[in-house]
Parts: sequence; structure tokens; C-alpha cells
Amino acid sequence: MAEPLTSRLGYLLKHAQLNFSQSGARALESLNITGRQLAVLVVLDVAEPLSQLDAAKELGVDRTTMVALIDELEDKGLVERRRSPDDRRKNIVELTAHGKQTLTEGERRHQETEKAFLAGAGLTPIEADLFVRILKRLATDAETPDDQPEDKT
Amino acid sequence: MAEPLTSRLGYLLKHAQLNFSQSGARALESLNITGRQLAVLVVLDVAEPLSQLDAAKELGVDRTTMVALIDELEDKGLVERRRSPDDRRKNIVELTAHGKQTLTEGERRHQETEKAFLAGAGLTPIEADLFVRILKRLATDAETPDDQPEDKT
DNA sequence: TATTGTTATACTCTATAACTATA
DNA sequence: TATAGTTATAGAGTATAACAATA
Repeated sequence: MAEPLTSRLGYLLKHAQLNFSQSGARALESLNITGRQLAVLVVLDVAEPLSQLDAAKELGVDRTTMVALIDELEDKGLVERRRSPDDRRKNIVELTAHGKQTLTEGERRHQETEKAFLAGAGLTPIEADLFVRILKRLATDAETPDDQPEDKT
Repeated sequence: MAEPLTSRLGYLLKHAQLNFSQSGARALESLNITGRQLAVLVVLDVAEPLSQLDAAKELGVDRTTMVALIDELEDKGLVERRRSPDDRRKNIVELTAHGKQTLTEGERRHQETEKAFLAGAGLTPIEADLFVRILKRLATDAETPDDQPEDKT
């Protein structure tokens, strides 16, 4: 009758994401960071150091969430907070030497994981490239027009 | 330096999924069910009615989670529990007439949402089809080989 | 008054442990 | 003893409200 669950787009996106994040977690395990933490390091690794709020906006999370994320990274010695001299309300967050090393190696593993993930599903490089380009459109075209069909039940 | 966040596969999968589930939620809003609840109805709509545990396995959730899901659906009058005569430990869960109507209309809207979502990103039907086939492989090829690279930091 | 970081709190989602009734 | 459903509880993950320091 109804299509099987495994052909539903929502299910597929969710489980593809789950599979990938598990692969990523495995790859980062011995580096002692999570994928989430690596993403924060990526955000923070810019020429002009960011405040916590800037980083939060960049990552698309709340500033209260960013407090906890920075806490974790600081506990591991990967970043350091310091008061901004320009505006003493702000914490400037910068990578430590250890943080930079971890970022470099984490990124290497991340790239490797992406390649392995796409190749592991038997995708040719051309297919993989097409897939990622399509995915990018679906991830960023935030607003599909609101059709809001009539209630016919 | 590092690739921008928006080209990371994990980020793209997560946000594509978020976008889609928001579209789905909007489409189902006036039907008064969530995407999750519709998925449960899909699972339950089979010739041989399922027990709660069977349905949980089918959906890939815990049996305690299924209790709450069935509670919600029963409160809305979409399903009914009855004790299995064969094994009185089991609850057989069946769609009510209202549940069947809701499922039919929900599925119609869901299909419409999928089409709109893929078309909305400017995908041709051929691209959309290819995308879904690739996604299916990525969602189901659960285990990528564990490379577990050396710690080079 | 508004903003940044922080804390306390709450809410969602989900799983584990323990209870009950059945087998 | 084991299984199905249930409840209580706890753990992520994240957000809202309130507070202190600063602007």
C-alpha cells in the first residue's frame, strides 16, 4: 500500500547522516574529539579571532550552547579564552598550538572519511561530486514555497 | 585554510534533513500529525497487524519509545490497541477508520512535499531520481570499513 | 538601556532499569 | 526464566529566562 519506510526521503537523509556521523566519530575517536568539536575548531580557525557570540552565529547555535562547547575545548587545551581589550564584555577565542595540530589532523581524517563514505557506497567520483552539489542545494535552499494543501480527510 | 563549514558532508546532510522535515511538518500541520507519527501509521498499515514490539523493530526504535508513540496516536483516535488473543502479553495495534483516512491524506501530502522539495532545489526529475538512488545506498550501506587512521598529531 | 558571557532551568528525544502480567 | 508492555528515571542536546559585567 504505502511506500516502504526505506524509500522515504526524510528517513534516507536521517540515516545517511547517522551513518556518516558514526564514521566520522570513529575516525576522530583516537584524537579525543567529537565531530561537533572539530566543527567548532574549523569555525574558530580564521585570521581575525572570533568572540563566542560570533562563533555561535557562524555555527548556527545559541550563545548558551557555545559556552558549553568552548568549555569542552578549553578543558582539552585546544582553545583559550581571553577578554577582548576593545570590548571587555567579549571573550576572544583562539586555538592553542595543540588545537591547531588537532584541527589539521582532524581535517585530514574528516576528508578521508568523506571520500571513504562516498566511495564505500560504490559511487564513482563523478557521481559523488554530483551528489554533493545537489545536496548543497537542498541544504541551503532553506525555504520551499508554503503550499499548505487543504485538509481532505 | 580549512574548507568552509557549508561544504562539509555532515553539515549538508543534517541541514538537508532539517529543511525537509520542516517542509514535511508544515504540510502535515493542518492534519494534526507529525512526520514521525505518519511514519508510525505507515509501519502499522500492513495486512497482518503488528504488536508494539514488532512495530518498534520495524521503525528502528526502542519498545519504550513505541509506547509513547502509540499513546499519542491512540489519544488522537488514529489507532487502537487490543490484547492479542494468541499471546495476552502482546498489544495488537490497528488503524482506526480515521487513522486510515489520515494516513492516506498524509501520504499524499508527503509525496507532494518530496516532489516539491526536490523540484524546489531546481533538480530535474532525472537528477532527483539519481540523487534518491545514491542517498538510498548511503543510508543503507551501514558499515563503512573501519580504517581508524594512526594518531599523527 | 543594550549586549556578552554565564548559570539555572526546562524541554525534547531517546535509552536503561525495574515492575507487572503473561508465557 | 523469558518476553511484552509499562513506568520512572536519566542522559544528550538545545533553548529560554535571569543575572553580572560592561558598553
